[in-house]
Amino acid sequence: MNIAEVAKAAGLPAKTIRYYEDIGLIQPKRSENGYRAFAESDLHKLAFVGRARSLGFSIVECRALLALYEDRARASGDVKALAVTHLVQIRAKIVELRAMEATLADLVQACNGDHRPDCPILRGLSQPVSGDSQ
Amino acid sequence: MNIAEVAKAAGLPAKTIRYYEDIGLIQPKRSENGYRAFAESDLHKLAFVGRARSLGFSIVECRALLALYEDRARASGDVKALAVTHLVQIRAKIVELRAMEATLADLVQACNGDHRPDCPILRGLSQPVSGDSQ
DNA sequence: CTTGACGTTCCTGTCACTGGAACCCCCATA
DNA sequence: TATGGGGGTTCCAGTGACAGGAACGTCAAG
Repeated sequence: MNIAEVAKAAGLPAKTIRYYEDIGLIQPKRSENGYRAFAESDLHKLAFVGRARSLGFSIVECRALLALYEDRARASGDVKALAVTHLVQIRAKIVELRAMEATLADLVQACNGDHRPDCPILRGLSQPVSGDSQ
Repeated sequence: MNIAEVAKAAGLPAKTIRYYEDIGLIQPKRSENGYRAFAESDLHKLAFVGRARSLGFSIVECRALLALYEDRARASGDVKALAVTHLVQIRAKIVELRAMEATLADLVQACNGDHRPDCPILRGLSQPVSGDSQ
């Protein structure tokens, strides 16, 4: 398989696949003409990584997941530990974003949004955050 | 004021403040010895930007907010439009993260996390996502 | 033989900083 | 007067995960 076919099958841009080879996530063979010649196993790995990325795993984590995936003697506990760590990070990010959302929604709601200069949003940004005393 | 004092007051690292000068967010004067000499107005701007950044606004957005902040003839509608756009992005990000969280939580829950190699998490990552048919 | 779609490498840019090296300035103390 | 330490300065490189684009090679069809 050439790169375009694999890209379509794995749902990844060709650029990304070349990048993944660059950093050693996959090692496709080469045809005589110099083109990358992907095996089924390469495609599977790419799709695997694509799905892991879409769940927010970093490249480093994907590398570890891939190693576990290929290791038939792995312990599922190791996989779970990785996933739980990531899940905790996702949840922390959600909490952070929800705090931002709440504050910003308050400010937006207080602002008339008309042609006049008076603006609670700018006032809010120009004053110390409430609860900043600690 | 020297940079350390401003950094403390604004709650930003000195490195960040130098960077903000680099990209033109602030233009502090210089003392004869070459040190940055911050005015109160510089401090206010830095604190303003710091708070906007903590609400997730990008530097580009902060620059626009700062311009509106300094423009006494601004329309609050312009500020609100910026804030609403950003709020929409935050909410979209939250939705995305919640989807990740749900999928990942399912996988984690299905995994025993023991010493054996059988692992629903890896199985989930190695199979097409359900609902991928469209 | 040409054309156009594919493939290749390599370099640069993104975003918002952070770390570090190499150097300068100021004040206090021995 | 030397020196030591804690400021300050500039500039360069690295981060993460690619994306854009230039310049060039390859292949199949007409």
